[in-house]
Amino acid sequence: MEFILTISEVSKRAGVASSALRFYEEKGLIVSERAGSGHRRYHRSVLRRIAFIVFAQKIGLSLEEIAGELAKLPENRTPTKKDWSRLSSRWVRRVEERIAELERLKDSLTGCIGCGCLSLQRCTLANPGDRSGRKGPGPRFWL
Amino acid sequence: MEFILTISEVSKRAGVASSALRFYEEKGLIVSERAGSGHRRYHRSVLRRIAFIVFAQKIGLSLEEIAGELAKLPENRTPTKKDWSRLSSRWVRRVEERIAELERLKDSLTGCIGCGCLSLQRCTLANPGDRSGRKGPGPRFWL
DNA sequence: CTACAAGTTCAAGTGAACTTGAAGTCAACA
DNA sequence: TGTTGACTTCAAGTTCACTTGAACTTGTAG
Repeated sequence: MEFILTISEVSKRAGVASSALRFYEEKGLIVSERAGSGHRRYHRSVLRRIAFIVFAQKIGLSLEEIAGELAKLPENRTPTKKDWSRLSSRWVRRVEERIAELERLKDSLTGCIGCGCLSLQRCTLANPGDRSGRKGPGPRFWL
Repeated sequence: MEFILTISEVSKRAGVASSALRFYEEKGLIVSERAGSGHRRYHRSVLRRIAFIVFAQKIGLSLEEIAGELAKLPENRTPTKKDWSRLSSRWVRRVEERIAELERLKDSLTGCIGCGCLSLQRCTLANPGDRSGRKGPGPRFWL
């Protein structure tokens, strides 16, 4: 395999900052080799990998989850179209679930709130247990 | 108006931690009066307000946006059912947009990636300009 | 009167996903 | 020779939405 792309080339083509690329590498999402100078050199396949990372983020996956998904790809060979399809079909299900949740929220916006019943202890949609019993910081919304 | 609820009562009924309530107040999302002791006392209407905040978060709005929306409610009187409905109908549109975006992402997962064309410079779905030209930290995903 | 729970403020910590800045290396060009 | 420009590492900063902890005061029960 030839590792020929510099970090700035990958950055431009993928539309992702160099700092983000180093960060992804640190997190084990992508790999690089080093030129004699110590500079990073990337294989072309990294572009598709990054495309998938960006995509998965839009869908709402965390980098940790994405790392887990990418780890399922074969290590000893460049992934085929079929490998990528397998991944993407798993993600389609997640998107569908997310859409379904939004539909439910939408319905309760028009129905539940519109009719005036919106009170947290009665409306299961607004408070389905997950919010009350959550720990740690931040919202991590619609898990 | 009678401000009679203590912070722990509101916390229990709304399913939101006391610390979060103080935080919301600091951000101007809710209001309270003080008892002689210096303790917070809330009006009952705060419960509906919090319900809306929780809801809006699930939909994906930031607290800043929510503050902006809530500011549109009348100040000198307790909001009516109609006031809340007006807000919620605006949010329905946002949910619909978000759903539409997810549908697009889903389609490109099955189509674009499945067919093998996923390359960031060609596929407008994966890189519609917003990602390339972004500043500051974090993803703020699916704006 | 003494516990103890529940409230207060204010500063600092958390996690995710990066970015920014400092300080240094290396190759190429005038 | 010097000076850009692209690269390196490492530490620290940023945003959001809170939480946690320290130190202190108040209200209630026995």
